[in-house]
Amino acid sequence: MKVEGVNRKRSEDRSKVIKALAHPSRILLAEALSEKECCVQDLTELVGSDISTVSKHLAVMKNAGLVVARKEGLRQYYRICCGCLTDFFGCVDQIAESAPD
Amino acid sequence: MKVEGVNRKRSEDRSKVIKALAHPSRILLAEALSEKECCVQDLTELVGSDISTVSKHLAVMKNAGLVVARKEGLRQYYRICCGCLTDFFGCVDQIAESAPD
DNA sequence: CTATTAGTTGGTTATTTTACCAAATAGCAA
DNA sequence: TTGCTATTTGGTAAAATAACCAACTAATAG
Repeated sequence: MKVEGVNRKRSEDRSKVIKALAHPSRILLAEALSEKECCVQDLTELVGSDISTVSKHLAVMKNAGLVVARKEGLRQYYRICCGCLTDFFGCVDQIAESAPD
Repeated sequence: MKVEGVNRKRSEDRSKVIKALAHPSRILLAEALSEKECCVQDLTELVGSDISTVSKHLAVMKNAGLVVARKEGLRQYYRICCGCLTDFFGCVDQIAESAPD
């Protein structure tokens, strides 16, 4: 594999994580979960979609390494498993402000 | 508009920026442009797609407020217009490492 | 003027993502 | 066991993204 292939692989790894944050509902989920652990029902109210949709959003985030889940009885409690999201969104907001329109 | 609507609007603004970074080629472009201003041809070699594809990627990034362009003769020189991308990718890489698989 | 070069835009097709509903699974209680 | 609740999974249809080629525009050279 060429050197160039390394960057390509890394870009794909990165894109998996970034994609997991690239949907308005998943951004809301990440924000909420940064504050406290929540079960799927709580989050379903928050985003206002079908619970199956929310469950799938959470699966995407979990698969990207953004959240982890803990089962308690019937409930799955999800929580953020990285401490850098505040900085992440700080950067995003800074860019968003300078965007046209 | 309800309070909840504010968050939704903000999530959409954020998602526009994050989507603009959620493609492997655009990640490569952002990296390259963090180092130095480049014209479209240089970037086309870098990502290895058709020049029209690269031009469209750059348009997405520009529309999100990530890059700006400067015309010099026939060439368009693009450059990053935010200083926080290093932190951004730092956070992304940290998450990517903890991802399953 | 014509030719050439750099980049953008329009069109089309293929792929990916998303949403919802319905059905399945899992834990708990009666 | 049966029933109830929380969540996930499968299926399908709609919408969004992405890639390429062809055509177009803009700047420059001859």
